[in-house]
Amino acid sequence: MSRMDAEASRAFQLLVRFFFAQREQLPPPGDELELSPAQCHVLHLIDPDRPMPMGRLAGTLGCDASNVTGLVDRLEARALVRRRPSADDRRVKVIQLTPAGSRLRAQMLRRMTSGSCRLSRLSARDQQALVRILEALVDDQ
Amino acid sequence: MSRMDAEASRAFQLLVRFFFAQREQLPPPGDELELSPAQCHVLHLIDPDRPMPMGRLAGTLGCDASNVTGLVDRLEARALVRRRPSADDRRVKVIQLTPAGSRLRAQMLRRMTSGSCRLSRLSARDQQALVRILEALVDDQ
DNA sequence: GCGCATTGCTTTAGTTTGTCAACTATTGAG
DNA sequence: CTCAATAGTTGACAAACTAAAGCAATGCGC
Repeated sequence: MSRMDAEASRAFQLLVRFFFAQREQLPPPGDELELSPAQCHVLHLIDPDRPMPMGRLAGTLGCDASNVTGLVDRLEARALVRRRPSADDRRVKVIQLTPAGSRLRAQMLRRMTSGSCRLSRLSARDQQALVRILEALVDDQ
Repeated sequence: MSRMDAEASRAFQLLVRFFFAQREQLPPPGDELELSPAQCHVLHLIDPDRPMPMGRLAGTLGCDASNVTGLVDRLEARALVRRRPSADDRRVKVIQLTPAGSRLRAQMLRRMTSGSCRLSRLSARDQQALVRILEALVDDQ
């Protein structure tokens, strides 16, 4: 394993560990939000003023389209989200946050990234560095 | 939302997106490894020469102990892992990689962090910075 | 226009992941 | 010894996921 790969490997292990550690405190289980991790992520991905077709949702989540059907079903049953036909292509269904969904999303983001959150304990400099590096990682498609 | 929280929020969103993007190329599905994401993570957490009690596994994964029972069941059925009684405490079962498990783990790590991997496209400086910051995030626990 | 492969989503069927509650065995404190 | 706490398992169930088949809409070649 080359020098660089060792670093990448270490970074990867840390990312996974962090992700799980974060999840531990993610949806305070049996919480007022009542969102499963997967539902959190879906809500998280849909910008309130930029609805998203289901296909792109599946792509971003890296899972099967039929899975997204189920996820959206459950969110729609709770009126957090709405399926709307696309104007351009009648096969496409665009997922849009309802006002309630938008409100819950904001509440969730607030809860996960403020106060006691691990991320907020980093120095401002480190937070900026982390954002910059992650942007480079995610940016190119 | 304060200045620092905005940065933390952005970092959090990026981490989630990265995690999913990574997962997309994680267990090339229907692959020779035939490991689910969860199984990858378990394998990933057990150092070949440092077996781990199931309880600590559950803690690190941030999930219920009974869930770990199932995960280990499936891994043990494929002879990747073994339950061994602890010498100190007869209630405890220590999970140990078999040679096959150890081999598969190495193969998985190699595949996930080399070559086309997003992480290896970062500059060496950025990789080191990322590792340092993530260590700070994960460390205290 | 007509065929025909492709695309976007759903349905069905099946496995895995995850939770909770109840249970067993072991430990440790008093 | 008694009794509460701990480690793991079991059973029942919801949620998350996949693969395969299906349907409707698209759009390409002719």
